[in-house]
Amino acid sequence: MEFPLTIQSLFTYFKTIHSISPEAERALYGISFEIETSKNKHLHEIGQTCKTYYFVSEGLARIFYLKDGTDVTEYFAHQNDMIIRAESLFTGRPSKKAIQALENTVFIGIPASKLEGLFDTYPDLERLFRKILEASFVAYVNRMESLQFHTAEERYNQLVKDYPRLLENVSLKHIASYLGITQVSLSRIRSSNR
Amino acid sequence: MEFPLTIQSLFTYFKTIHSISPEAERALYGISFEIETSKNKHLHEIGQTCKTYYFVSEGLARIFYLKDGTDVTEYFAHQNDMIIRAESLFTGRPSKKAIQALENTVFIGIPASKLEGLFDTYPDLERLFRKILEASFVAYVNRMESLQFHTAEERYNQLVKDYPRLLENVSLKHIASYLGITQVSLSRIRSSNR
DNA sequence: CTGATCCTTTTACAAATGTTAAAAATTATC
DNA sequence: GATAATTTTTAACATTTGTAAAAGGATCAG
Repeated sequence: MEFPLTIQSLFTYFKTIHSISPEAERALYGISFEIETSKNKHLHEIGQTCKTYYFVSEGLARIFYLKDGTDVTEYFAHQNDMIIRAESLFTGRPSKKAIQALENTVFIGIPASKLEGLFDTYPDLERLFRKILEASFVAYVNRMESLQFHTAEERYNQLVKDYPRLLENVSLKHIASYLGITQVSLSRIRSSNR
Repeated sequence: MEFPLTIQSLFTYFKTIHSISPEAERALYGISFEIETSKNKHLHEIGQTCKTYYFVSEGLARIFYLKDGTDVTEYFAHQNDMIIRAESLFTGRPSKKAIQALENTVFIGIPASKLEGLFDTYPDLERLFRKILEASFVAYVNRMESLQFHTAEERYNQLVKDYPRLLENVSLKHIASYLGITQVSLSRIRSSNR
């Protein structure tokens, strides 16, 4: 079956996690939608309740919120990454966080209620999403370990190594808050690295 | 159906997350086992590959590992909490972490391979475990937020507020490393709190 | 009870990070 | 292209946290 390229490439990625039947794939395609968000625009605003799983098909995005009025980046999503505000999607409460595109970005959205409806018919799909969640869980555990036990400098160097593209597209302000430090501190780390 | 009390109370907790059919419950009971670990003893050692979901039915436990030779606590598990070394269970790689009882503790173990076998017959069960994972995911996201954006003092006060029992049963050394700070630093925070 | 061990606090000093403000560099807008 | 707005760097100083070492407490085995 022929899907649009953006969705096709995400589904190809899904297959590396858990392969699903063609019927399940078609059903998933039936509820998936593409949404393009241009650089710096918000896909979702603070205060909305998150009811959709999003994945980045092309581009780069972040989750951020306002902590005492200052913009704080919680998460960067690269190609194929799931980007959800879990504390809202999984609890039904409004989210304090927003999703913003950092480049022109194509998101694939999958409405949670429709997806859960498909789970009854296609257990394969539920398994796929359980495994996606497992993988995200591992990523969060590792990130927490890094926040807990590595210095800011180590975290910065690791980030640059893992995602060199980030530096070219994201302001240092956002990178600093993602690392849990101030811009000034990040600037010092960068200059001592030279 | 009558299960042993420890398993019964865990299953009662499961029902608050997602209720499953009596058949599924019986099947789950069939693969669950109880294991008691006395204070300070290890349920699992470093280096083993984690193949079992554990839950704390009674007592208190932690996940820890050795970072450059020093004991570092990653996680505390209270009653009904899932305690898994996700980076091993979900990837099949050996874990660098160990599980230790901090009081005499009753764990309920559920072998992952048997559980996944049941998922095919009882989609309900897969849903339950997906939702358990969702809840843990939310907990980790919140904990990360706290590590990223709160001071050590705020984190300590929050921990004491959430789990007053922890102080009575756990050495400050473990609490300090859980908070991502040194014992000395924790001691300072405590004395300034007086 | 006693010595040994481990845990906790304290002290003194070092290193890292935060705060505020200003300057420099970059980017956006008209 | 000029100006305004934003981002990044630098500086000076304050605060927090880390390190190492010592002392005081608590706990445990014999």
